[in-house]
Amino acid sequence: MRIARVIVDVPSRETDRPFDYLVPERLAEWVETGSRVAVPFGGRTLQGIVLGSAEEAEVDRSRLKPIADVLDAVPPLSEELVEIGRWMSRRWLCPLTVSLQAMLPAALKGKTEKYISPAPDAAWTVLERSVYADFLHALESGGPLKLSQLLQQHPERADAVKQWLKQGKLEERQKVEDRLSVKTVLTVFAPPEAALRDALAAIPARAAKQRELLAYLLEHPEPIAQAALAEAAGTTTAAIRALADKGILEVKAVTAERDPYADRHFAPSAPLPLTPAQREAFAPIAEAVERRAHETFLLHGVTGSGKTEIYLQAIDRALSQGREAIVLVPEIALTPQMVERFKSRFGARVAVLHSRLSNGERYDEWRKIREGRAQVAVGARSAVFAPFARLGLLIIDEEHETTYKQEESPKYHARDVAVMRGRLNGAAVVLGSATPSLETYGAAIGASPGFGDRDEAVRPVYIPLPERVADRPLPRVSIIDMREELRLGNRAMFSRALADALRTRLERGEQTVLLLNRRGYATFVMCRSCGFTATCPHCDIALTYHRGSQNLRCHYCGYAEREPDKCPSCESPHIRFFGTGTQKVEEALAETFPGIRVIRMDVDTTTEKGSHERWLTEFRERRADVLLGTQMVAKGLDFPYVTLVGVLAADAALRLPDFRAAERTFQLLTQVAGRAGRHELPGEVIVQTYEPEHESIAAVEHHDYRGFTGRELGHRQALGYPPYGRLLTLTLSHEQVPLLLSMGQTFATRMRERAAAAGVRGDDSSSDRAAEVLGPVPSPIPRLKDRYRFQCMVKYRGDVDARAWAAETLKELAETAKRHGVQMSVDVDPQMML
DNA sequence: AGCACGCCGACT
DNA sequence: GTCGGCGTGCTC
Repeated sequence: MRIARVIVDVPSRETDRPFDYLVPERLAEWVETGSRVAVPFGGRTLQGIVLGSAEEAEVDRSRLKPIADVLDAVPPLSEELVEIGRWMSRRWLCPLTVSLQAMLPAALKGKTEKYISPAPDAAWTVLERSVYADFLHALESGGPLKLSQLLQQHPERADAVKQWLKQGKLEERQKVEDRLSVKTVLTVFAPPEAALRDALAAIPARAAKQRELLAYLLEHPEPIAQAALAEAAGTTTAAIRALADKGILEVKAVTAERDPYADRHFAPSAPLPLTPAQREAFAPIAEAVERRAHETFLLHGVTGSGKTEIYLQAIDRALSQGREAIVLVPEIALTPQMVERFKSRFGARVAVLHSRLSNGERYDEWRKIREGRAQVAVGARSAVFAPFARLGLLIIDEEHETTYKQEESPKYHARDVAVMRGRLNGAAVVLGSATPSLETYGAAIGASPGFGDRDEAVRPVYIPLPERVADRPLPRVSIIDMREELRLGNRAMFSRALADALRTRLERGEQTVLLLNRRGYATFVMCRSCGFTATCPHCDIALTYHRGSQNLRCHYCGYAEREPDKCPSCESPHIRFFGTGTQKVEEALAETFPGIRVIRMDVDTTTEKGSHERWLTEFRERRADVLLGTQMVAKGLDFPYVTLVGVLAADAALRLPDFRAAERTFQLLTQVAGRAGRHELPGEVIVQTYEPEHESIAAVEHHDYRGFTGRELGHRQALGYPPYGRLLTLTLSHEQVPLLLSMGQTFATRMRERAAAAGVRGDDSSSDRAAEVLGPVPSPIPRLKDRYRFQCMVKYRGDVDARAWAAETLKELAETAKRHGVQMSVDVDPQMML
């Protein structure tokens, strides 16, 4: 490679194009497509990704600079992944470096570090010599110093350093470094056996511990972690130190391979015999894997129908062909229980990627995949980028989950990425769910356009799996009208039906899962005298009350203030905490059922690493009667003694200003209902609501996915919403409103002009409009971190290329936006309207 | 995104 | 007269 085309890591529109670099001879054999390199760029050294090579540069050759360094022994991105990155940046309108970076583990996001060292010919003055003696000494003897460290330790020397750099007395060198905290373990290395015996003979008898150590090492001569050795030999690290000081043992810091599952044992499991229904569902998937054909399936299996076993056996097929598999699971479903199923079946061939891992741990798992030591990747959204070379199968479990759409740039959807990778690799893609998204289901049954990219619409093969395994019935669902309860004088949180059912479970020693649909019901503070509510001074959203710390916090920016004892507005003492938080439910439970053992799972109780896991284990071991929580108790859990599921406020999310509110409510209720009666004991579900007639709630009673979906698809079609139409939103933010309004209006006008030029009606008066531009209007979060936010929404038919119009319009607005510091962000196919 | 280059106010 | 404010322009 003579000239490399490099994308530098500057996430802006102006730099979103390749820059050409010379490849120095010494690096020639290391620079490939997908290599991570350090390159000089406008006075600093930055990380870049090599896109490919060129014979001739696009600019005058004399302007080219050489690549400074190659950062990895093996390119971290394959050509396939580079291709995926390019496609993503087109698909979701983001800078290429952003999509490329999203595919790498965080540890490989290079950071530029500056180092200073004295210039060889620096002439220090006598004054400098005396005042900065220690500093100059350190510089001259210790080699280059990290500038950021120096400034942190001696901020008062910043000026002097700056001056010396200018005068040329100091030289600066920039290096791109990985964000890796290399974990090391003190490891003991024993000498050869003969030396060990000599040493043992020389140790005085009173040093009993040291003798024990040496005796142990004679039996086990291989290197061992210091702490492990101390424990195994029944001594302390002091004895080891003593031997090391005598020069008998060697103790060195060794970089540790972090295996978060190292101390866990997984009982091996064999494939289970499939039921006839499972076999029928499995056959077309297995056949596609064997043919090495890219095909997409929608596996629509009710809760408890045994989808996971089908996944496992499909993976087995791929592995037996020497190919690899990716399994995506929503983050909250990535429980030890789930991981265990994969580890038991495939053992060390499984790499697990989830957000609770440290950067280093995640990097280790990633390397297992890249280096071919693992063949199965199980993980959340970003695991779709697992760097396999022979991908044969991609599985997305709970494909309807919103967590597959990333809310930050790149705002990609893992489902679409999976299909694209399947296409490039000739791999099968399985989308599994008990409640498929309308996009996927509509496309699969041919009721709506295919999902995905405009010219690459995907129509999955529909595979229904309508029965639970072992003829277990779906749980009986009762809808309770809370208005009726109120009319009958029950003002409690629990309806009589739910209270009775709970009491029965307590008597029988069975377990209950209680779901509090907290969205829309967050605890907020309101003055009962004047109606004042506490809001964040930076974000204009209601503050939530946290009992533990007794303060009010903003969920968006983290702002916190003390709990008020009187109303800040009218000084009334009648200021109260409203809403039904999980804490309040917990209290009500304790009051109604004295002695009840409740596990509460919400953001407050599960932030600590491993706490999630601990609570679930406790519940599994039946050390609690009730598992109470938000969304996170609805997904993927499987406990044999759970026979009752209660939903406290089924309609809480229905009033959210999102056209998917009904779909989400139906999915959530169906999912949580599916937690009951999965084993021998039959299950029961009680859903409390103020809107029992709402179709998303009524349909749950009869597990009527088809009925609900059919009606909902009708509504969507009538309004031109997905999956019939498409959406794109532009969000603008700035400290001042007028600028936002005018820029938003410019965007809307330009978009309408483009629509008109393309020969489609762009105004919103036409009944058969192909593209409609709404706004600018204040965003659902009108202010965030002291910046006002306005948005424009574009609703367009799938056959027009509104994305391209948006890209062009944005380019036109880029300069104005930059000049005034307006931030612009586009969301293609937004999932959350909030 | 930064860093450099370039034109106007308060200090040695 | 110089140091330095941050406006805009470029980075292979």
